Amino acid sequence: MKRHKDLISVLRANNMRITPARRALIQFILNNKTRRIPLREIYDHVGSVLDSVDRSSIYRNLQVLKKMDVLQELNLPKVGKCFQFVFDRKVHHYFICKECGRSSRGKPELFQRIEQALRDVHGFSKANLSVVFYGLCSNCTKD
Amino acid sequence: MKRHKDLISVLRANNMRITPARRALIQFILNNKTRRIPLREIYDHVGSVLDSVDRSSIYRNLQVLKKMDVLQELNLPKVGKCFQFVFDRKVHHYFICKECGRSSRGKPELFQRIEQALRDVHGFSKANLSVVFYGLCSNCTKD
DNA sequence: CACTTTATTGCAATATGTTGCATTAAGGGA
DNA sequence: TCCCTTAATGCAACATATTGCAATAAAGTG
Repeated sequence: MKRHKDLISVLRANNMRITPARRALIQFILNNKTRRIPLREIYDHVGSVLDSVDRSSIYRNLQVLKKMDVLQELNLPKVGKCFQFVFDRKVHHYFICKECGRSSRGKPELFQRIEQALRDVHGFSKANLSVVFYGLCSNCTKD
Repeated sequence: MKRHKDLISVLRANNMRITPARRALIQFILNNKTRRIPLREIYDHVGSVLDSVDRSSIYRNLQVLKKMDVLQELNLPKVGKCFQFVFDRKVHHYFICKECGRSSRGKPELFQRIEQALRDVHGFSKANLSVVFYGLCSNCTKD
């Protein structure tokens, strides 16, 4: 799922309605697919496109999209709460530096190894899993 | 580090002072070592032991202990924000169910495998790393 | 198009979390 | 024990997030 249209029909399928506020939100998220978008930006933007969507509606819609696994929520130490579009509703996994808050994606190979370990050790095979590593990045590691 | 005394001396070593509020907080956390304590409980308790410690002080102290890797912060879906005492300031890793919010610890073996994969794939060897898995527990997996 | 159902919104009240600043008191030194 | 430095507190203002409820409007039906 990469396109607006697709996302809309998923919403429809789940008996959800396409309101202007929701459309604007989806638009903005898809325009920023590749970024972790700070929450602040989201409601600044959505609140300004239409002449003011209430804060509560924005929050509610973010929760909805999160529950649908369209968005992943990340709490980056310095930046604060962010949302990341999840391509094809597949897994994302991140390294987040506790110190500076920078985040980076793990290599696919890492995730394969982790999945394997999860299967072996815990018999856990559910797809749609997100993994977040909190540690120190190489910059912030002071010995 | 398992005892009050030890924790106190770590604070001292970091040029931090032992105030009544801080003492009460540490006491409470150590009395609940084995649990993930909901934030709510923490400030209800600490706020009542002494006749009222300000909200802001409690938050600030929690942040301090988190930065020292004495506490790990977890955001459990239903329960909300929790804090977990980190034995010996070593890693904790969790499975958190997106649906029901229940969480459980991973087996040590899993973590060893993950550490190994991190070394192999990313050359990432920093200790004191926490790993959080978000997925669906077996109860909430509906096919 | 008019009508009905009910998901979604806006609003207001409330809960939760953060920050700046003047004041207090912990803890080390004389 | 008194004094000094400055970490930590309380307070107030503010920012961020959640919730209940009445009003609105999306979308299916005749």
